[in-house]
Amino acid sequence: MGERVYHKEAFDRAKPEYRDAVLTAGIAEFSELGLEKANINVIAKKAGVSVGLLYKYFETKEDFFITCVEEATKTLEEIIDGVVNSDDKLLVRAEKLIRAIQATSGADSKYVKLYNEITRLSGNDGAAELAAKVEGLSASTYRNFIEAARKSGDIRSDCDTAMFAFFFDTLLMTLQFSYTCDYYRERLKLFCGDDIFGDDERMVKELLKFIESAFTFEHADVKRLEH
Amino acid sequence: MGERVYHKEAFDRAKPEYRDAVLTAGIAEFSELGLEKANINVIAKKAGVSVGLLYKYFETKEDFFITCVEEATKTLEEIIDGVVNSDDKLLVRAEKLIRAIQATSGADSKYVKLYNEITRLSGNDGAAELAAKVEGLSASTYRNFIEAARKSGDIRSDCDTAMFAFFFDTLLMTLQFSYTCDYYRERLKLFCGDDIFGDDERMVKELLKFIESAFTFEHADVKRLEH
Amino acid sequence: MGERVYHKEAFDRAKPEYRDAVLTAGIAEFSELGLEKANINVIAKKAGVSVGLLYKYFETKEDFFITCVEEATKTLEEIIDGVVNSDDKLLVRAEKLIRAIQATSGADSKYVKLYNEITRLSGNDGAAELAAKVEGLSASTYRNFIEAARKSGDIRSDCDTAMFAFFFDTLLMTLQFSYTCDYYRERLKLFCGDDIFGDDERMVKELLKFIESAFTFEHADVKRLEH
Amino acid sequence: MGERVYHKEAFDRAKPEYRDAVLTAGIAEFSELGLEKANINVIAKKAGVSVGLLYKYFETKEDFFITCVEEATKTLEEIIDGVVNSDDKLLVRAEKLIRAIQATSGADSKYVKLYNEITRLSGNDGAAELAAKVEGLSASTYRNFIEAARKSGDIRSDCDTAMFAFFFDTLLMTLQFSYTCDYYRERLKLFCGDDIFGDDERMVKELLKFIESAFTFEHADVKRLEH
DNA sequence: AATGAATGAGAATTCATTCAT
DNA sequence: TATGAATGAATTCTCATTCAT
Repeated sequence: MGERVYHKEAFDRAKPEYRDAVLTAGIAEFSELGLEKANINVIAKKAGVSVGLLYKYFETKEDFFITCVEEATKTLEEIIDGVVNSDDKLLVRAEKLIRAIQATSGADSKYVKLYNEITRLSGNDGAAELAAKVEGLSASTYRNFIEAARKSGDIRSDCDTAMFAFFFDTLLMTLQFSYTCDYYRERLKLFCGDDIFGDDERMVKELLKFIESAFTFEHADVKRLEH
Repeated sequence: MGERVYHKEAFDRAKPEYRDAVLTAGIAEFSELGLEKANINVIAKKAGVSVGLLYKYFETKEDFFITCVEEATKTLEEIIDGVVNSDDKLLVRAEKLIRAIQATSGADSKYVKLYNEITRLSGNDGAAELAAKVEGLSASTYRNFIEAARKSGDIRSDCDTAMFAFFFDTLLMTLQFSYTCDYYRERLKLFCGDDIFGDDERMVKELLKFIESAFTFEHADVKRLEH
Repeated sequence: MGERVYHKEAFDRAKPEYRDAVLTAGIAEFSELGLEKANINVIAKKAGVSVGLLYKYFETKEDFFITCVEEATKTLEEIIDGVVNSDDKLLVRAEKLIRAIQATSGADSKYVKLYNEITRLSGNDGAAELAAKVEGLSASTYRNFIEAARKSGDIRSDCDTAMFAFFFDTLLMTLQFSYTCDYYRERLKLFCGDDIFGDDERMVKELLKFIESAFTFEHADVKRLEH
Repeated sequence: MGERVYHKEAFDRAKPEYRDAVLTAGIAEFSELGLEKANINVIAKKAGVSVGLLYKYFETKEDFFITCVEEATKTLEEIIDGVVNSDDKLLVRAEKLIRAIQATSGADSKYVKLYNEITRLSGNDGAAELAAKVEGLSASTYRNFIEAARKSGDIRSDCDTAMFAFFFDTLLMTLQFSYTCDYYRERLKLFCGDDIFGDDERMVKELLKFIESAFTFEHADVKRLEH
């Protein structure tokens, strides 16, 4: 799990300026064009290094791509998760995350796009390993956090915390794509109109409403309210 | 909106057996390998027709791909939406959809994979038009349905129905991918464990729980229940 | 010599409207794009007949091309030579030809372009046979005419009439190209300026001057004039 | 005017042996088969380089072709013009040029064939630019030279020197083709018989005769001689 | 005779990868 | 370590030609 490394030793030894240039160019190009359409020779030129060097750092184009993805998702995680405090309650945390996601749609969109790009990888492409690396942390973080919230009575007691963590993450992940990736943006517009991108508060308010209710009320409450 | 057609007239005139063979082979190959890695010559061979004919039907590989996508999503929509009745209530509808999604992960997975594949298209690739075609129907169906439910008092009155339709669709769309596409499958496993694919009822129960609460309780209820 | 025919019998039996449509479309397309870049399927469509029929008429694209060339040069010859009377003297004839050439640069340019196109054919392409067909008539006409003029004392007596016929034809043939074919037009402009195409009289006057002197004066005259 | 370059920078940096091999193979193949029928992969093989390298040097097959043409016409110009001295009189110059043309019909015929090939280029193909490059020099050289001859009284005073330069060049250019290109060879044979290729003196003598008279006598002379 | 759907060899071009310097 | 020239297999797309109807 996460055993294999996707770069050669030379990359570890590389001058930081080269490392950075290579990753920056790779992330920019792969996020814009995707794995297949991106061109190694072009990336090398944009990075200001030779193709030869790139192949000293990475065995194949795919390996280079994955290294870029790892870097991108790590950065993205820092940006997004960086806004929450460990003692934020669920709704506070959700609000902060939503706002962070909305803020990320600009200059940092390349990280999200790259994240979206891996979403279609298949078994051969190392989907499992990559998923473990990319989703592993947030999966367990969310699960633990929600489990704790449940135990402390902050949220409903009758939920499968693993699944609810999954639903929570699903909503936020898709939100990220919806603010950044062309297809998802169009989809969001079709549901909510073009104005949605000019009215961040609406999204914050409604999504929080949705999440709050989902996480708060138990089925027993249904009965109670029916009176 | 959906103005441009992605096939030549010859495709309309084509013998049904050719039409079908071509679409079947295209859907199979594109869903497995993606737009770029799929090979036109291979598809032609598998379809039992010549490359030349393929190019009589479609201007470019991209056009052929999009035609396959349209066919796939149309089929998928029929499969998925075919299970609900127009007078099903939200939860009934949701349950039927979830079960249909779970059932689709087998032989029909190719349609979902192809749907997942378009999710990364960018503006140049005609993301907007495609999104309109693919998501347009379900977007308005959901919005109308949920708006009606709100008016009739079946669901909470304080929600932005467009947005709630979006959240609803988001959960189901991602569920589809999670049962079918490698990366999403891994992600689901990370959240809920490998057993999730052997325990369909768990998913049904928990997701319904999540949706029911999200759609039922108003913020006012929070106050009421606090007593 | 001219033995081989470049069309099948079916073409002789063809309905005149088909014959004409096919030749017209062929001449238009071949003259504009050249043998290789012209497209048989496009020509068939423009002619309003099926490709199948075209191949009932001609064995190969090359044969069809040659048939078009024959037709075009025949037409061209009629247009150009049609203006002279059999008893015109050399200079009168030359003037009429020059003016006819200038007039041909418009709608009939396709015939000239097609003529220019064959000019690059090689042995394999049947250059010899084609040249015999296309140039044969004017070669012998000119030779005979000039020989007669020499005998009658209308032109200098010390010339090799075959060669002088060749030079005469060379000047006129190149003039044709210079009024019609892009490269030759540019070449003419480089020598004489862009205005040359707006001043037909200049060309008539100067070329006649050139030809008159070339055909009139014997070397002996040089001596005589030196006094 | 000749602004655009038809090769990439890599071609400037290329090893001379590669440059030469590529140009030699290109000129050979293009002159024999023409732009369309020549095959890039075959040329690469004959040049002893990879196709990839060819495409490092040239953007497209067309660009490569034009570069070959430029090289060929440059070489041809050197061969042909190399035989004249700047102070040669018109007839001397003409004779030297004719003899040079006759001598070129052997091993160097490929340069002439390539020159003939461009003669059919159209506007889209960059006919104008190419004509400027190829004909530009000789056009102005001839014009200046003939103008000077007129002023010094070496030739007739009543001629439009630009036009006479054009006629002069026309005769020599066509002569080149007539000694080298299949169609033009056949045409020459039709006018002058097969023996013409075995009797170079005849051509020299007659063409000089033609040119001498054309350039020497004024119209006034006609009157004078009539007595 | 007339059609036009169907073929498939062929050609231009791309680009991941190598390797001599 | 760093370069970038060189490779050539692979892929998309074209189009002359065939043939069943």
